[in-house]
Amino acid sequence: MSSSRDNISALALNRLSVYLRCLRLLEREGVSCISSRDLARRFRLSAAQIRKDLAHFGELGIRGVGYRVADLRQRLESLLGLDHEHRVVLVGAGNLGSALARYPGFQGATFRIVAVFDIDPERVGTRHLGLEVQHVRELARLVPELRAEIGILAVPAAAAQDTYDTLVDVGIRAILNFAPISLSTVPEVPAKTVDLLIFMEELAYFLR
Amino acid sequence: MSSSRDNISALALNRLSVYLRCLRLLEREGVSCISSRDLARRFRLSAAQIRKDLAHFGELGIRGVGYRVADLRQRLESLLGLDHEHRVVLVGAGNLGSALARYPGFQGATFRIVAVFDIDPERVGTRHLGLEVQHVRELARLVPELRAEIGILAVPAAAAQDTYDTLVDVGIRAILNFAPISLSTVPEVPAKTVDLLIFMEELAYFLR
DNA sequence: GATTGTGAATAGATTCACAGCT
DNA sequence: AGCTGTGAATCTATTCACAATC
Repeated sequence: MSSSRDNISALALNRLSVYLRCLRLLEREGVSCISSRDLARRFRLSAAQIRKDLAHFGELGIRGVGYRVADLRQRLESLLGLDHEHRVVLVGAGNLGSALARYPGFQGATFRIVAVFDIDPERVGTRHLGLEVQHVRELARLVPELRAEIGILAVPAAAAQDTYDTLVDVGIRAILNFAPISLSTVPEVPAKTVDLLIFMEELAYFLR
Repeated sequence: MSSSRDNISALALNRLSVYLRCLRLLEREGVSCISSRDLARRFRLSAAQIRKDLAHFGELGIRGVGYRVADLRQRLESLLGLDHEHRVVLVGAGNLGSALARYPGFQGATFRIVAVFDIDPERVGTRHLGLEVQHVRELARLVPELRAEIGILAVPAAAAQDTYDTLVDVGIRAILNFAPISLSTVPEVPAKTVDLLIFMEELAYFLR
């Protein structure tokens, strides 16, 4: 038993996201209660790990019975901060940026892209899903106005650090970075770097 | 000291990719030799970890001196299987798929998208970077013909498992999956699932 | 003298196994 | 009886610290 303020590893946190997906699926299927054993079997997870991960946030299950699917789903959403909308700004309206704008995950209720920015005058003013691309100089005005919390960096590697710094200055509180560069960050504004080529290179290793 | 056949963790493997990038950058800057300490300082890495990771593949450095940048870069490329072209097929020509086709990392010499497939007749025949979208039923003919080794899944979650199974049947040897689902895989064809929403959810946790 | 490569020490994550509830 | 929650045991990863080498 421990409070939700505890340090939790990124690994465990990501598993909670996975559990949440499983629960949503079960809920749609009409399953109202499930044991860690059945959950593990169904989704190829580890029963002991499910229990440990969940127990970290208190007693979320019922001994002798299992976990109430709807309750646990709701509880996880709340613990993960997914029970309300997060407003996202996307910086970089190139190929990757414009694909991310259309990514189905950003059409849901949880993450909503509220503005798209680019530095290239050719792109400023074009539209992506009803959003007109703004010049990055508008960040300082629009981020507070739109109450955006999360930034997505889809800019070239050379521009990523400067853009991170700008986003910190204008009040963004967390950043997802697609540029293949390790950012120098301040602790109050964590950045998660996702480098697609590294995933490809991991696969290539298994082909030798 | 150990052979390149050893088990290496995905974590360590991903770090080798990072080191490789650092080395390429240093090489462009004209640095010919660097110590683990300087490499760590420059790119915010751990010197001991760099040494341990590299030592796993033999004695790649020179005691008292450091690592020869060009040599090590070349050695890592070879160890990771990045010293020759890998032919990639992309399945799913929707938003994410078409963005991936244009991703700068796939314009380089290492990974080359040689065909794009979709099941939707409306998309078949359209063009993405000089490649005409093929119907998925052509996979069985084209994968061997094009000698493709790697598949990228950019299909809806509901179609991902079937598509994985098809790719295995037609001879693909490793798969990068963007569908938010954990695939049931055979050991000969590893799949790496990349779920962008999980990254967003990780960030959301830090905003509570 | 400097730096690698590496065994030993530490830290972190996962699994086991069972006490404690329902 | 059945299943969770959890301390102990195991496994994995990282860091330390120094002998070996250049």
